[in-house]
Amino acid sequence: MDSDQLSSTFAALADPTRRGILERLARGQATVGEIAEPYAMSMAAISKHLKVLEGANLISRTKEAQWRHCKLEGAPLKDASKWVEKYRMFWEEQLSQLDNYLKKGIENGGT
Amino acid sequence: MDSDQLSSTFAALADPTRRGILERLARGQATVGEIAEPYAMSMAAISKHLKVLEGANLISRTKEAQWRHCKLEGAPLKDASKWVEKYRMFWEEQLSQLDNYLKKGIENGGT
DNA sequence: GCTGTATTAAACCATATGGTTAATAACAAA
DNA sequence: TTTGTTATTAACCATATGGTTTAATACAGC
Repeated sequence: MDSDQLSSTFAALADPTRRGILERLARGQATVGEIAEPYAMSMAAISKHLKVLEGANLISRTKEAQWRHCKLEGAPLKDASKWVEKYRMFWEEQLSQLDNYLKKGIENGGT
Repeated sequence: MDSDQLSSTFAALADPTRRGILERLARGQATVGEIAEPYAMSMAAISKHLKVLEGANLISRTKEAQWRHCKLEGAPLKDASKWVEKYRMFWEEQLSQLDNYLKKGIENGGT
């Protein structure tokens, strides 16, 4: 159960450590050591998190000597955003009759 | 590992069955039986998915006789959307020098 | 070729997840 | 009060997840 890109994107985002890593990478590339620095957990654990992020295509890694430079790849977030935005009206305000009518527009998109 | 609202929101969204349930509920309230109908899995399995969605505050349930009416609650999606939107520039286009400068604005938000 | 540094892989553990079937609960209707 | 319907709970199973510690790998520098 997961397999599809959207599922693995959301699964990757469901962990605060991984979201923290993405926020770090939003400020620029970093090595695994730099990424691990703020966390009270082993490098191995961070390495696993990076594997999950890479598996979800949220980061890419390039080798340089013994360092791996990690880079944020935003592409999968585009579909995640699109999925969530379909529900905007459900948090924007109390749903009026009109809203309920417009809501019908959601009957398209895949799972 | 999870505990916080954002994590449980993303975790709930990481399953295609649960996303499908939310899409069904976007078209209006439904009973558990109605929700289960399109799926080739037991009611018990659907019931568990609903529990996860309810735990993430993405749905609410009201009793009426032997039926439970499920209703979409969009609120948690607001924060999910806000989180993802911080990364918009990372999927919108090739990052220019200016983008890289503006990116600094991301240094705020929590994990 | 050693030594130190950076990172990943392997083996292990506890708990969570996603499903099953069978039992239980709550209620309507007869 | 029995019967049928709707939904949840319990017990179980296989696999995934998130962490650990201990190798193993890859490379720079001496």
